[in-house]
Amino acid sequence: MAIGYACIAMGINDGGMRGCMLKNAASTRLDQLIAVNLATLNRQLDYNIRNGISLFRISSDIIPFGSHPVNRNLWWEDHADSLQMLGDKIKSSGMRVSMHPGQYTVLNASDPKVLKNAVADLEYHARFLDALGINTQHKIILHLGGIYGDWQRSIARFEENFQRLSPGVRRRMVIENDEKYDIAKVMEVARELKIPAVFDVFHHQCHPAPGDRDVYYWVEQCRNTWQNDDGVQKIHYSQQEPGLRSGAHARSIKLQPFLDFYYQLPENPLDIMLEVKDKDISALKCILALQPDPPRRLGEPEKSI
DNA sequence: CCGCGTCAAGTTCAT
DNA sequence: ATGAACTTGACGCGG
Repeated sequence: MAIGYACIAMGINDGGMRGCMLKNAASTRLDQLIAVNLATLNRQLDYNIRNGISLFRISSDIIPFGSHPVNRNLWWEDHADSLQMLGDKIKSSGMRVSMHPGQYTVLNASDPKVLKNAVADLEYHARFLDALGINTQHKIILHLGGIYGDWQRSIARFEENFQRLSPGVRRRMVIENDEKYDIAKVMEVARELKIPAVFDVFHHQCHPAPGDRDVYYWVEQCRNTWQNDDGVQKIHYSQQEPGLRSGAHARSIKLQPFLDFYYQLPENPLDIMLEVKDKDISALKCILALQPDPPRRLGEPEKSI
């Protein structure tokens, strides 16, 4: 069982990725940014290891314009040594990482240009994880995409487009429920494509599937989509931020509701990715709260938290 | 150095 | 058809 966070380490200085504007994305500039970002990833991994965090999402921004034609750098060759070192660190520490393309990566697009971009972006993500030399338990998580006025046809298009992806991408692909496609629909696609489904508890609470099944039912259902090569089942967890629109991720995890949820989960192993603003702070809060004997002393932070 | 306008990408909804 | 929201910070230009 692991609890983790996404992309930015609040507990260290310069804990996130750097980028630049398109007009400044010359080859040398990109190469410098990539070097800086790989060094940042290294510091993030060290920080996670020091603090007992073994689940982490790597930012898609780690390679600026990673799937854009402006970036013609052979970064996976230019930085092969660094990438291998980072992958070795992930493996030797037992950390599990993932990547999560954003709202602009739409695999069920009807516009061929948009689809082409989505495929290129997924190939970029797979190339990065491959360059680390880590196995297919380290996943790429994606939403199903748009509705386009007809969700059934749009799901069919997702399935068709998925089959055209390279085997390397397909082996890492995981799909997740969101405000457009509920967990029941995502589960159907997952079974059809024989890929895992990440159950996003918070999205489900905002946009439940028809019927009155509780979240534990859906955790169990999704569990069956995770095969040996996929690793331990993973779910996403968040809470509503008070005062903001429904669906707005919490600034920080409230411990008691999290514990109430956690202790009603089945006994099976489960990885829980937290999606909150304060990132590793909440991850540490939850991790420490679940330890039977809270430590007297933590790993040395770069910055007090 | 500071402040503020702008930033690759796509879908959806309002006007 | 055009534009804003989504979500949020960071980039980088101009003063």
